[in-house]
Amino acid sequence: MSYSSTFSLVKFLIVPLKGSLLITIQKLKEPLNYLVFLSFPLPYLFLSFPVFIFNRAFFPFTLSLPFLSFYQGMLSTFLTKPKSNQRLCVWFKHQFTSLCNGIINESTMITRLNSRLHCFIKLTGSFITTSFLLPSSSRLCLQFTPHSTSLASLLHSTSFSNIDDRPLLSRYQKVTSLDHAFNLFDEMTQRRPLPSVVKFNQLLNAVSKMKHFSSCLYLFKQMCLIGVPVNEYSMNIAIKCCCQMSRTNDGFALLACCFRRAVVPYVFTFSTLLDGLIREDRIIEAERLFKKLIKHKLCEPNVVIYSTMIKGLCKVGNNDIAVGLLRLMDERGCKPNVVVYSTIIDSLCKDKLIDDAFKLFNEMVSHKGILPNVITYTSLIHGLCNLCRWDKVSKLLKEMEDLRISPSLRTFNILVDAFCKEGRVDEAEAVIDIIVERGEVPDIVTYSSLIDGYCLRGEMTKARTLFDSLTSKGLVPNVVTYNSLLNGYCKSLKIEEAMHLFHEITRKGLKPDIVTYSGMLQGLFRVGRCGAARKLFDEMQSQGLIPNECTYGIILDGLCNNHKVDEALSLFHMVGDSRLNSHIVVYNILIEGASKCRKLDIAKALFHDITLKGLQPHVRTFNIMISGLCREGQLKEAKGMFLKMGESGFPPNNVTYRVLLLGYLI
DNA sequence: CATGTGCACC
Repeated sequence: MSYSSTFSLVKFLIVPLKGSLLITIQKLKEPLNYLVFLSFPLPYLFLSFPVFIFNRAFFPFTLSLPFLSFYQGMLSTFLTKPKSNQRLCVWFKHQFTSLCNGIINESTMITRLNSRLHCFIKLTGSFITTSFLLPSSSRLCLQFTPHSTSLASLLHSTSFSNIDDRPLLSRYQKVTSLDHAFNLFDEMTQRRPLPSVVKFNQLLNAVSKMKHFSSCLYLFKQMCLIGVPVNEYSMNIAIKCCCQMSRTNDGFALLACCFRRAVVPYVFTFSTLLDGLIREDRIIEAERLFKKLIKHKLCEPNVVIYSTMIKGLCKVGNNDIAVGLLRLMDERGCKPNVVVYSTIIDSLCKDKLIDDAFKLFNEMVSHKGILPNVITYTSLIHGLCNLCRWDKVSKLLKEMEDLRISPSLRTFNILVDAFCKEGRVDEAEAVIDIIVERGEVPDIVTYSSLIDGYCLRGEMTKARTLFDSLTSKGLVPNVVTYNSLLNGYCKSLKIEEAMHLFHEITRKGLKPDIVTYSGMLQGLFRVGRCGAARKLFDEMQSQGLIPNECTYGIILDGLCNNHKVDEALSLFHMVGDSRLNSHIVVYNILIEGASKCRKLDIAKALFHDITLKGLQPHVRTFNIMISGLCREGQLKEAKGMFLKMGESGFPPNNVTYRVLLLGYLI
């Protein structure tokens, strides 16, 4: 029987068994040897599903390993958790010894355990209810099956020695390369007795800090295989690796693995998983998990859980709810700290709500007495830079100096970038000098911004020279660096150079991203090479890149400017009601394109569509319309549009007046 | 031995 059909059999069995907590089914014939089942009595709160299916086919061992490891896990829980029931522990040990010595058989063991297990399952089982686990997790459950277990390693796990660990401790800290880590791991696994799990965890952590996530998971799996009694720390590192690889589902699968090994997940585990969901923009699930944690008291939410959830809310633009949660955590006796405040402050700054950000900042400092750190200040400075409020920026920098908070390279990079975007390259260079004076080393981000700055001013020679000098500085250009230079070439219509650079990206082992393609497309359209643009667009999609709003805008704009308004319009109609068409910029482009081609009726129809779609015309939309009407000599209508602006709450700006004036003059 | 906050390209 295949795994999937086993699974459907299990599904079939769920219904009649709903309501029981743990059921071991022994009556089933081969190939289902054991079926351990968790289902929950509250159908509307929990999904019921089998947690583990132990099919002998997956366990090429004569012993009934799944149960053995299950016992082992429980035993280690009883042994290591001081609060666990001592009598239960003694009883369990007794039963287990009887089993090992052949005094009782497994069925008897299971029967005897059954009643006792309930309390244990209650203890560890409820978290499984988060309903994320199966079926995608089943793959990993099996992959990570912790066979552990010869009896020897079980005995070993209870009699650890730390004597030999000391030399290892000093060595793990020096782990600098993956090779090094693997060698050390091999050496550790040769030792008898095995080094303690702590040493293994330290190694795991070193590997995960080097961002070698899959290697880290591999080592974790090896640990399970050779019988290292992995604990909640090991699990957490492994789960974090999954999450960092955007494989949070696999992280949840490891949670199932936790249960298997009687490792009780706790607040660290949950915050890691919550963060994983948020990383993947799975905010609804993140909220669901967060609520469950609190509702079912799966863990006592600490400041990290709250701040993670707040980050998630901010990420999807729910600043208000984020602030609400900030208030709530405070009410519930969990004191917000600088991280929580900084998270929200940063989000407000990104949304250009700088006044709200400062309000919160003042609340934090004055009312709560929480000291801001370099990150808080960097967020504020970034927000101010985006609004070109330079006076306030220097005020904050002064404030930092007074508080002896030293700006970091990131802080400087923001300043460099802001100056470059303003075309103030000299000042950006001055900031770089300061970085160097302070003994820090500008990184690829710093120089990418500077290249961008040169490009913006059309100083392509300078940009190129800087780009070429990066290697001698020991820096490797990344896609962003390439994008800056490529954009520069495109903007100055040096399309051959841009194309050359574009091909170089792949040659250097990098992958052009959506920005690269968008920039390149824009360049091709600007020099009128619509056919080449079309080809590139197809290539982009074959690379699995999905056009975003910006790409879409570039294409529409490109088509319109190349007198292909009809093509632009048919693309627009093809896209239909998608999110891409729900932005006013799209209408601005098309209306402008249509009216420039003297298709004013189409422009008028599009303008009419805007309100029908529930969108709001922008000042620019009005200006484009007025300009189009004037061009056709429909001055009366243009004037009507002008009057309409005031009514709709979009007061005319200087462009409006210029356009209207021009219309009347010509 | 573990978890949460800030930067770069259209």
